[in-house]
Amino acid sequence: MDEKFKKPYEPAETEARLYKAWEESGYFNPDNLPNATKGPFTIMMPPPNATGVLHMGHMLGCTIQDIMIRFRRLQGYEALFLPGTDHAAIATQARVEKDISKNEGKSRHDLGREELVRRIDEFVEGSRDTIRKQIRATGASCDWSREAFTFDEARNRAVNQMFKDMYDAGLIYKGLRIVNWDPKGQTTISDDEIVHEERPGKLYTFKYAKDFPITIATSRPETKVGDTAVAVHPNDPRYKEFIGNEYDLEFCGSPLHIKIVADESVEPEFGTGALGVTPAHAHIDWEIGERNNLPHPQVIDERAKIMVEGPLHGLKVAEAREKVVEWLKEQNLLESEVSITQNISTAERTGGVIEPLPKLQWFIDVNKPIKERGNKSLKELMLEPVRSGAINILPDHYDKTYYHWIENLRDWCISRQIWYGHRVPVWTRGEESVVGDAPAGDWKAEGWVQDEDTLDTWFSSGSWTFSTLGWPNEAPDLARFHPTDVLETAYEILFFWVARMILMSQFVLGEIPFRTVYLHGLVRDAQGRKFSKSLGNGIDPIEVINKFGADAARISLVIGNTPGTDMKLSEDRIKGYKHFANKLWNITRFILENTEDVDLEAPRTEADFTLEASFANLAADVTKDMEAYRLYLAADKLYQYAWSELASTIIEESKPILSGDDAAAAASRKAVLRALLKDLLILLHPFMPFVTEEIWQSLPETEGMLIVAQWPSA
RNA sequence: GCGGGCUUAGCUCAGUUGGUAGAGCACUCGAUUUACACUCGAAUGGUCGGGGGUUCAAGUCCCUCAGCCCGCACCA
Repeated sequence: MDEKFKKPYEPAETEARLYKAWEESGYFNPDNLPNATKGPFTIMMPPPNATGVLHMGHMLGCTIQDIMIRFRRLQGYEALFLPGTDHAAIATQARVEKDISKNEGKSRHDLGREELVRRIDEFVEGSRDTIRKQIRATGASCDWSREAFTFDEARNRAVNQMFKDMYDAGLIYKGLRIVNWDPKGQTTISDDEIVHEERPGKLYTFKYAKDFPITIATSRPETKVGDTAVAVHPNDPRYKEFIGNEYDLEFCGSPLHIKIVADESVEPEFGTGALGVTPAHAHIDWEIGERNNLPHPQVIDERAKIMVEGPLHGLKVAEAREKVVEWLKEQNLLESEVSITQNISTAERTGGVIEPLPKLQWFIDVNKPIKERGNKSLKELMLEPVRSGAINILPDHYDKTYYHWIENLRDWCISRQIWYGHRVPVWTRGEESVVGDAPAGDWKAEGWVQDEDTLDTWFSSGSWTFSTLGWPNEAPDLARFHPTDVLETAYEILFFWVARMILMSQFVLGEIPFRTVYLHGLVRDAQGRKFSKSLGNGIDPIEVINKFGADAARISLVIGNTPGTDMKLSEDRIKGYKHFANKLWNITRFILENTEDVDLEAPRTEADFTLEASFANLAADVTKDMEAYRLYLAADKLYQYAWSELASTIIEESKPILSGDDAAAAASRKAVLRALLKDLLILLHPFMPFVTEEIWQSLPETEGMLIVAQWPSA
C-alpha cells in the first residue's frame, strides 16, 4: 500500500497534478477516447462574461455539466465539453470605461473608438486567462483545443453570415421605432435588459389650457410638450363629441397642435379616461400614434434633456417636470396632484432610468413568415420544439414561463450604440449598400462606410451551439456534435439566451440547438441572501477549493440541489463533504491494508454474493437517476452507500471475517471489498473526480486512468 | 392584471410512477491506542402550512384558504 494513505487526504497538491495529467492524456478531447462506442454527447459551456472572475453560480454550472460529461464519457460516449468566454459587450465596455474614468479621469470620447476597443481587448485577454484557470480548478473536463470566444474571428464570421441570412430572409430591418434608450450607458437596450423598479411618484391631473375641453392625467408632465393628441375610448360618452377635433394651444411656452383621437387601448376608468399622447416618448403612445397617423416630434434628447425651444430648453427631465408643474399652478390649470407608486424602467447594466426615444435601429422581425421554414415565423420556430417535446426543459414548469415570454415578444432590437462588440456588417456608399461581407478591396478608400453600431451581445451568443463547431464553414464537427445534448444554465437567462439560441439554430440550420435544457437556481449565502459586493457575503470558488478541495465543493453544490431551485451554501456544508473525501481515503486504506494477498477471482460466499448483488442494484439505480438528470439523488445515494453501508456496516462486519478461521470466507470478503471499492470509485467519479482518480491509480488491479474507465452498469 | 414556485425534524433540505416519513448539521447519552487528525453506536425530535375531496392507501393526485418568494406585463 502506498504510504500516502497513512496520512489524511490532501486535495491541493493532488488536484493540480491530476488535472495536468488528464489534460496531457488528451481524454478531454472526444477524438482521443479509446473505448468510445456510443457516439457523441455534447455540452457547450455557457461562456462566462469576460468581465471578471467566476462566482459560485459558475462553479455550480461547471460542476453539473462536468458531472454529466464525465458520466457519459465513462459510459462510452464521445463526450465533448466545449469551453469558452463571452465578450459581454455592454457589461465589459461599462467595466473598462469605469476603470479608465477612475484611474485617468478620461471618458471614452477622450480616447476615441480605436483606443477604447484596444484597451478593452487588453483587459479581456487578462480576464479570460483568469477564467481559464478557474474553470480548470473546478475539475471541468473540457476540451481546451476547441475553446471559443464570442468575439473572436471565427465567431465574427458566424455573426456576419447570420446577419446576412436574416437580412436576406427579410427578418432584419432598419426602422424608426421607439426604443429603450439608456441615457447613462448612451445606448439602446432590449426589452429584456430592463429592470422595473418601484418608486414614489405623482399623478398630475390638469388641462393643457383654459379653453381646452378635456382634462388629462400624467406622471410625466414634462413630456407633454411633445403631445400631438388626446386619446379617448371610442365609446366614452363624455368625450364622443370631441373626437376628430383639433386644437392649437400654447403649453408652457411651446406651441402644441392637439387632435382628439379614438383608441380602444384607452381605459375609460383610469384617471380622467383621456390620455395625452406623446408618441415619441412612450411605447403605448407610439402605437396610438401609428394607428392614428400622428406626428411624433422628439422633445427629449439622448442625455435626457428637453430639446424644444422655450423656457424648458436644456433642462433635465426632473427639472423640467418641476417647471411645468409650477407653470400649471400659475396658470391655475392643475386640478389635482396625487402621490402614487410607479414602476420605473431602469437599465440592468448601468442602472440608468430608461428614456423611450424614437430612433433608427436594426430589428429582427419575430412575426414575419419565413419562406425557407415553411412560412413559420421566428416566434413559431421558437415555440414548436418546446411544445412538441423535442426540447425538454427541466424543471418542467419552466416551459409555461417560456411560452408566456414568447407570446409577449416584440421585435428584437439588436443594434447598440457602443463601440465594443461585433459591428453591424452593413456598408454603404451613397444609395448603395452591402450586407454581410465588406466590399472587396480597400473599401474605405473607395468611399464605403460601415454602420457605426454594434450588435447586441446575445446576437453572437445565440449561435453558440454551432458557431463553436465551425459554422458557417462546412465543418465535420458540426455534423458530428450538433444538435448538442444538454444546455445547462441559470434560469435567469432562459429568455436572454436559451430562447435566442433556439431562434438562431431553428432559423439557420432548421434544427434544435439542444435536446435538454437543465436550469439551475441561484447559489445564495447561508441566510438565503443573494451574493453581492455591497453585502460582502460572496463565497469565492477558488478560496473554497483551496480550503476544502474541488471535490468537496462540487458534491456540496449538487446534493440536495434540484433543478430550478435556489440553494443556500455555507462553508460548514462544504466542510462536511471534505470529510467525505477523507472517508473514501480511509476506506481505501483499510481495504488495501487488509487485502494485500487478495485473489480477485476467489469464490464468493452467499453473504458476499448478496453484497455484490445489492451493489449492482445501486449502480443500476444511480445510472437511471443520472440519465434522468436526477444528479442530486444519485449523489446522495452514493454518499449514503459509501459512508453508512460500505464503511460503517460492511467494513465493520468484515473485521472478524478477515481475522477469523474461515479462510474461504476471508478470501471471498477480500475480493468483494476490492470489487466494491473499485466500482464505487467509478460511480463517484463524476461527482468527485480528483479523489476517486487518485485512489484508482493506487489500486493494483487497475490500469490507466479512471476518467476513461468503464461504467459498471448498462 | 397574467403566470410560476415554495411551506416536511431546532436549522438546511431530499422524498423520482401514490405503498412503513429520510439525510446532513445542531443537540443528548454512550463506545474507542481506532481503517478514520475528519471515528462508531444509540436516543431525542414530524397532526408533511390549514381545511376538504379522490383512493384499499395521499407528503405525493384534485379543490380551497393562508403566508412567503419569483418571473412577465403595466395606468397614461
